[in-house]
Amino acid sequence: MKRTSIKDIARIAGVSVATVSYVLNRKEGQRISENTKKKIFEIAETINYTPNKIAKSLKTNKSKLLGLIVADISNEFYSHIARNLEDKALKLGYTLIIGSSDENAEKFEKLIELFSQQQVDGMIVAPVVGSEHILQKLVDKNYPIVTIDRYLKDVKIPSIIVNNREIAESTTDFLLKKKFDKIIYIGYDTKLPHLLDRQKGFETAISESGENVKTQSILVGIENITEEIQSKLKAALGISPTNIALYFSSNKLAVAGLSYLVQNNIKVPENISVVAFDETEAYKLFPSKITYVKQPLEEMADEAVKLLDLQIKQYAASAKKITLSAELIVQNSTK
Amino acid sequence: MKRTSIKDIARIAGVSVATVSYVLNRKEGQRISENTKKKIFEIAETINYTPNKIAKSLKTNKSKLLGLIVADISNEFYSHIARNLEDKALKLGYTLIIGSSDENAEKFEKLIELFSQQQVDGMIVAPVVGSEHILQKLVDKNYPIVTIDRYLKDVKIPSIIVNNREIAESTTDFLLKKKFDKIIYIGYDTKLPHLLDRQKGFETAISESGENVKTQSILVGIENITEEIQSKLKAALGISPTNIALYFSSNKLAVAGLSYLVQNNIKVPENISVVAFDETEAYKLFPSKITYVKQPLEEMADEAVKLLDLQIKQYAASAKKITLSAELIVQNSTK
DNA sequence: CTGAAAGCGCTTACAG
DNA sequence: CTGAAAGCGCTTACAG
Repeated sequence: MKRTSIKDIARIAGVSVATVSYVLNRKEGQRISENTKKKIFEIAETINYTPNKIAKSLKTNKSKLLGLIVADISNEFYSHIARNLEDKALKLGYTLIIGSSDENAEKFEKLIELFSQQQVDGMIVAPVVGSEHILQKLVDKNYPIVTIDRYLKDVKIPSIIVNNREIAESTTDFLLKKKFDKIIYIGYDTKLPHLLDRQKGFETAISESGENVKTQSILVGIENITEEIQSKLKAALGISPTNIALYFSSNKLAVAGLSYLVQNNIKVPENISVVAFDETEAYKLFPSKITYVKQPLEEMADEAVKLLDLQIKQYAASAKKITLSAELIVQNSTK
Repeated sequence: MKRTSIKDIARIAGVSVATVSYVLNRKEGQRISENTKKKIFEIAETINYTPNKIAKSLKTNKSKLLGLIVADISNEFYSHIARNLEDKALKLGYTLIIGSSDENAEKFEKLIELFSQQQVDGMIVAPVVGSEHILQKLVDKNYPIVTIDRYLKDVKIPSIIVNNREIAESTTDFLLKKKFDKIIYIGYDTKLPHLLDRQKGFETAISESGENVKTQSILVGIENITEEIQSKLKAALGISPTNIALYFSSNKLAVAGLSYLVQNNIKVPENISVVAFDETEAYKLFPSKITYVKQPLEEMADEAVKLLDLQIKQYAASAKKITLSAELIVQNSTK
């Protein structure tokens, strides 16, 4: 499987490799006769020439590779992010290499190292708890990097996020108006700032409302979401809940919780009302249409790649935080 | 952001780059004094040396990159495949670069070209209709390649698939035993062999059973699955269907169809029974537990990477087809 | 035990 | 209009 090279073309055409390179890359600086141009293109075609980007990368110091690190590519949220990023990256001539961190700082660091060894031109990452140190090192080296969906408190990295706190607040306000006896927030027991923002938004809205509504927070780890949610919901809801609202702060949590409701025949919105962060295909199989917070994934991907591309071209990190607006899509899972 | 190189280490240590290379790569062939070894490792550490795999690739002709082409990475089935492949590839020292073809032969070809320019050591692909030609070219060049989930009729490529036809047959037999008035197969209007196998399995089981059961096939395009399924199901089922079984031949089809049932309050399994190919998180939100065909994704990924790795190391394609067994998980969506 | 040197496949400033 | 040459950061057979 010997691949053909520029040298082969040069030899056959009887010109230098420099000439071949100029022609194939359509460099305008130097004029080359139409004749040799044509000859070179023809030869390239017939000997089935494929340019070796590795060699080009070595010379130009640009790999046209972008690293993407998400928590788990099999998670619907991230696979959709990845898909949007892929499309956008391709348009700018980049190819994506992808890794999953599993919320594990060591694995995250391994991936960062691997990707930088592969000489990716830049990285788009969803940082995990404990990744501050390694990311700070990249920032110090001026490595083009952008965080997406998440951000870190103490590291200045350009970030693409949504207005988590505000949308959580307004979603909670939306619930407050409906005068539930109790509103339960279901979130993660985590230190990830963007998730804490959602929680703070909830709490702020409650306390600022002056309403005397009962509230509860159910926080779960990332290990056994389904089991943990089911048992905690069971304890919180009892046999026949009424006039209660559930606020799930991610689609994974929502699927676990809604699954509990379905299994226990708790009617939405008759017995209980539900809002959730993020979409999922799964909502389609739920008896009522779920009211949810829609994140602008395509726009996020657009901004992320654009911002990264800018950094790559100018080697100038900006620590700019781009906050996009999520939107509450009101359907009929709330009374 | 000038990165440090082996040359820097050599200069500081006062040795040759050859020595540095030997030490860093732990080559046993030549013995190097413990002293210089230690010195080299220390210097590498302090100047924050990251090996440039691009340079290594150019020299060794191995990129340690694997290309993965799926129909759509945001499709749950493929994102799970990708995740399993990622884990397995990482263990063997490979990194995955991923692309989505959208069932489009041109896009598929573009990705193949892109990936081969990036010098991937091999590719794992879910071939689309019309990709025979381009894949044949790769095979002719002895390019290490493996298809997963799918295969092509006229191209000899090592493939990892499941026993689509057999499992479809036995699933249909399972339905036949239950004496439905009518069994409806919902599949794709496609030329993809692995999907046709599922359909053939269904048809074979029906005709060989000798049962006088009514059957129907609903075949949809990939454009507007949801709308198409909903309207065709409506026509097929009427107002109050009874004693009918639905056989969905993919999870996407199942979600679309089950969504219709939920919306129209058609009870499963009371009014209608359901079996489906593939799993999805979405089943968790359906009122009954769906009986489905489980594909051994992890095993598929394992075999795919193993087979590809073998080809890469031996440059010997085998055209071997590995067929793994899918399994019918019987739950309570059938009467 | 260690180094000089060639070379992987490109790009590009320079010279003519 | 075109070519000779250096060099990107590595690896590795060879020589000593």
